[in-house]
Formats: sequence, structure tokens, C-alpha cells
Amino acid sequence: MKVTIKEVARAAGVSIGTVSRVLNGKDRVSQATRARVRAAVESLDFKPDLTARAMIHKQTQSIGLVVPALTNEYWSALAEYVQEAAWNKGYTMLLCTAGYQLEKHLSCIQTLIDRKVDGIIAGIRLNDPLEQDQLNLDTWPNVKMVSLVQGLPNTLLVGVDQHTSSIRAVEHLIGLGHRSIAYIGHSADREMGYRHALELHGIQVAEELIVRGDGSFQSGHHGVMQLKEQGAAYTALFCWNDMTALGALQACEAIGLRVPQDVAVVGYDDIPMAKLVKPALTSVHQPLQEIGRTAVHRLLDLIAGEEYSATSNILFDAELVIRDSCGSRLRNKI
Amino acid sequence: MKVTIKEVARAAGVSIGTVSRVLNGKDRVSQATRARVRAAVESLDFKPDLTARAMIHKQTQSIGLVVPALTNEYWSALAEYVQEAAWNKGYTMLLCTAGYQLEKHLSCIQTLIDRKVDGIIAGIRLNDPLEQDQLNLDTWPNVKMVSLVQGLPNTLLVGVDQHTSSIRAVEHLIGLGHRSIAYIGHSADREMGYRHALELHGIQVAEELIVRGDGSFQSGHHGVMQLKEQGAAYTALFCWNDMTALGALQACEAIGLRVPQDVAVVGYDDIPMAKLVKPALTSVHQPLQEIGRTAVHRLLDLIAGEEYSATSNILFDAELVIRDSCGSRLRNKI
DNA sequence: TGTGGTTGTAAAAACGTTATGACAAACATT
DNA sequence: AATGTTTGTCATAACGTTTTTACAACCACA
Repeated sequence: MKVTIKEVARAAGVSIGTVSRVLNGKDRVSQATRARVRAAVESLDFKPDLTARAMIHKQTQSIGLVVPALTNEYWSALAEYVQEAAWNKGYTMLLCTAGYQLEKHLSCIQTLIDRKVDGIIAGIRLNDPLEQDQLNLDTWPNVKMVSLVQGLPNTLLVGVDQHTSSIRAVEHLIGLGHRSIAYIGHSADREMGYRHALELHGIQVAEELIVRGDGSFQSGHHGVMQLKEQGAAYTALFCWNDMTALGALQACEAIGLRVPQDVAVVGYDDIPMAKLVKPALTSVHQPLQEIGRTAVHRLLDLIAGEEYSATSNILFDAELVIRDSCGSRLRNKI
Repeated sequence: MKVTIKEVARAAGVSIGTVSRVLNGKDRVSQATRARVRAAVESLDFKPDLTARAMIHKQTQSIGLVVPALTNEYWSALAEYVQEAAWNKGYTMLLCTAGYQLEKHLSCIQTLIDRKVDGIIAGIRLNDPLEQDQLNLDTWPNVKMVSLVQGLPNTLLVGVDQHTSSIRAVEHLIGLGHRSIAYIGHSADREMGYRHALELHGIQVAEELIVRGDGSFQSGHHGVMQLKEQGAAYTALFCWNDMTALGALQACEAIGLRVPQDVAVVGYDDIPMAKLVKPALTSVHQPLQEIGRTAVHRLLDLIAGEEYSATSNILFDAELVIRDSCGSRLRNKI
């Protein structure tokens, strides 16, 4: 059956404490016994029980990752990079998919804490942005946590500056001559960037061009349909994310709007699919691998005892990848 | 700090054993003390340490999932469904991405075992199908494991009959009049189905129409290019999976082959992207959610002590979803 | 008033490690 | 030769639970 340290000790003719000291190299052990213990460990193929070890060290060498869903490529890619970075540091990753409801997110975090993960990387994204404000992480004052989205208080943030990058995306459209730019998506940071960009260029924000969507493919489709129903006039569309943009693309085709001739579309996230659809989608690219890796490394720093400070937040630069969905030449102003 | 059972016992004025017995309801405890303990637990917000509990029960209430990558939608969707099913049963999921090399797969499994997961769901897929045969899981004779891919000996299989469904896919092409059907992909079960289907309909297998690919987008692209270089003549293309098919689609467009007019394309997996590309991809749809859920439930059965037998393998039926990438009318035979 | 069976609880033994304290043995210092 | 100092090792105590054993207290029945 399972071989324990006790049997190794017996085989090597020493006490269990000595075996432990050989294995952990903490204390002085003579060459002779060290060799004998090593041999015994080898021949019995002994591996310390991590459960027992965790109980003493109060560390499980594992981290938790909470994401809304893996069916969204953005999160699945991030999950892979986080897992990989954690693995390279000798940590395993517990994964929870929490959907887009606050309650499930919280119960995921609670469960991970109960499971004694050493730290948590939280990709919290809620349907209702109002809930984001209600989110209170002070329930777990001592938990090491890194957040992947802006807006969680008292938590180390690793991500991109969504406000600035949204401005850049919308400015791209403005630069192409667009004045009536619609928006489909959440009402958080990216919408603020959208509004800000318009204001910066003296374009009045038209509330009828703003449609709420939850970031799903369907929401993009639905958004375009809703704009049509409302008889909204627009020549460009800024979407909260690529899935939304893809849905919008499909809806545009369905109602005979040509992209980019009739309407220019910009997405956000630059998921792999973005370059594969026709027309290829112009999108804001986030350095996901770097984000994932950095999130893990910073989390391990926190676990190692480093103090959190708001200034240590890390915001990567997001790059606008220009493809075919906006056309390229200046258009007539309306 | 951390509140232990000891403090609960002191608060309630009983022994720790009694507290434990109240919490687990194993043994008889008088109503009076039961209430007192309950109150103490409540007021101190005591939660049993799962690490300590795991050490006694030798169960961690967690399972491991090994998949090649999450950047493939097939695996990311499966991962989400597995996580969800596990969560609903009170289990957490450790996730490992293992790439497509045998060695990494094995080290992932070993790590999960070391971490004391109660069972493992293995989505092993290797670049080199020869390695699949070398794969020896007897190294871990007592590990509860469910496999998501055919070909692992002595392991409960939950998946779809890839051979039969591949035959069905190729027969769809044959039914449309195609006689020269190329194949891009691995050399395992799906290729066997391809060969078998051709033989069934008296079509000789042309080795020059078979190109190796690893299932990536690039491999599909590269496959079509290679067929062109070889001057291969074909009117239809059966791809090992959808990512391959998407790559093939892009390559076809690049070299001026119209789909479906010049070449019909069939994929496998029916990833979400399949219905979004132009032309929408005809593909073999696997009931992923059901597979994920069933894999978890069967694994829990194994953990509960049920015996493995080859006859308990579960193969779901895969359905061919016909979209636009094959056209619809019979074509002239070459 | 014994005897025998419940019932409730405490005390102690496990689970498999790591960390601590004590103690010989070897060696160096006066 | 007496006294420190280092070195190697062994017991033993943690860690926080669950499980087992033991044993009082109570009740019923003769």
C-alpha cells in the first residue's frame, strides 16, 4: 500500500525525524546516514504525503482561479496561461467557473478558501455592473488575492487599462471619419472610455446609440437588431468584446448591412476567432499570456508576504490590432 | 485567527470528540448538548479544516482534469462542463494543460496523484499517435480514472464513437457525389473511419490525399498548401477537427479555391466558431456537456468503489451538423 | 439490591508529516 | 582532567480533525 516515512525510517535504521531532515535538508545529517536514507527512499519510492505536509505548513502549494466561463476564449486563454505559470512555479490550480452572477462568484471564492488555496486570482465579471460596487471582499481580510478586472477595492490588480485602450479604439473610428458611433456592451470601464473619447473630440454622446449587452454572441446580435428597431443612425460600432462584435457582424449580414462599407466594427479582446471571421475583426489586443503569468507571480509575491499597495497595481498596454472590419479610408461625415 | 474544533469544544463545555460527533451526526448526542454545540459553532463561525479531514478520510473531494490545451474550444468547453458537474457534486477540479506530448501528460497525471485527487479525467491527445500505444497507465494501478479518448487500456471510457461518426461524415461527402476526398489530421480513429467509409463505397484510398496534421489551425492551412504542392486532385476535404478545417478554409481562400463550389469541407467537433465562419462549417457535433457530466458521474462511481469493466464504457452518438461548407446538391463525378 | 442493557460523554489513538527539546558522543579548549 | 562546544540522532510534540475505546450514569427488570 501507501509507503510512509515510518517505513523508510525503519528500512534505513533511523528515526523518522532524521528521514525528514534528510529530505528537507534543513539540518545537519552525517554523510553516512544521509546516503542510507536516500537509498531507502529510492528503493521504497517514498513520496511525502502532501496533505500531511500542508497541515503543518498551512500551505497547499495551490492557487484558485475564478473566471466567469471557459466558453469565452478570452477567459479560457487566460486560464491556460495562469495554469501554466502556476505549474512552472510548482503550484497547481483549482478552477471555478462562476458565470456572471455575484453570488456564484462569492461562493466560488469561499469554496476555494475553504479548500485552503494559498491565494486566488479572480476574474470577476458581472452581468449587472451595479453589483460590482456591492462586491465586498473585506469578508476575507487575510486572503491573498489578485484581481484581473478593475474595480475591486483593496486587491492587487493585474490587467490592462481598459479606459485608455477603449479611448484608443474609438479614436481609431473617429480618425476614419465616423461621427455616429454606437456602443453595445456593459456599462463599466469600456463604456466610459467610449464616452470619454467622443467628448474629447467634441462629439455629443447619443444615448440612443448605446445598447446594453452582457458580452455574449447573442447580445451582439440582439444589439444590432435593437438599434435597427429604434431606427438609430450610425456608421460605426464599438463592441464591448469580440464575442459581442461577432454577434453584431452576423446580425449586420442578416439585415443587409455591409461591414465595413455600411458600418465599421471594432471589438475588444482579440480572441483567436477575431482574425478568422470575414471581415477580419479590428480589435483591442491584450497581452494575455503576460497578464496570466504576471498575475501568478504577483500572487506568489503576496503569498510570500509582500504587502499590498495600490501603487503596485500593474496595467499592461493594450494594442489596437487593425484588420478589415473598419475599412481603411476616410469616409464622408454625415 | 483560525478557529479550531478545540475552541468550539471549550465554548460549548464539551470534549472535541462530541463536537465532531454533532457535526458529522454519526453517533448519538443528547438534544441539549447538541444545541449547545450548534450554538458555539454558529457563534464562532467554525468550519472544519478540510486538510485535516482529508488526512483521515484519505479523500480530498477533488478531481483532476488533464487536457492538452484550453486554447482549443473543444477542450475548454469540456473543461467547463466537467468543472460544473464536479462542483454540483461537491468536488473541486484541479486543471492541468498538458500540451500534446506524452511526457507532459504523464507528469500531469503524476502530479495530480501526488496532490491526492480522488480521481482523474484524462483527455489525452498526442501529436504522435504511436506514443498513444506506448502509454502505460499500469504505473498507477489503483488510480480511479476516466478517459475521454479511445485507446487507453484498462480505463473507463466516456466519449463518442469516433470511428462510426467519421464514417458518417465521409459518407455525407460521398452522398454528395464526391469520389476524391482528402484527409488532413492525426492517424488515429478518425482516419480509420475515413478509410473505412471509402472502402465501404468501393472508393480506393489514395495515400497522396492523406496529409498529417496535429489538429491546429496551422496544420489545416499547411495541409491544403501541401496538397496543392503535390498537385493532388480532390473535390472534398475531411478534417480531423474544426480548427484544422478552419485553417483549411483560410488556405483555400488564399489559393483561390472556393468552398463549397470547388471543394467541400467537413470538420469535426462542432466548436462554436464553426457556425460563425463563412461558409459555416459542416461538422460532427459531440454532446460535450453530456460527456463532461457523465465522465464526472462515472468517475465518482469508480471512487465510490464500483468496479471497472470494459463493458461499462459509454459512447455517445455524434451527430453530423450540415451547414454550408459542403454545398447541398449532387455534383458531377470526376 | 444486584444484574444487564442502554445512553451520553470524555479521553485517547489515529492520520503522516515537520519542528522542537533533550541528550549522548566526539572534539576542542583551558 | 575538567569544562565547553559542536555534531548527530532520537523522542516527542505539534498540526486539526475523526474514530475508537472506555466508562460512568441512568433505567429496567428480576
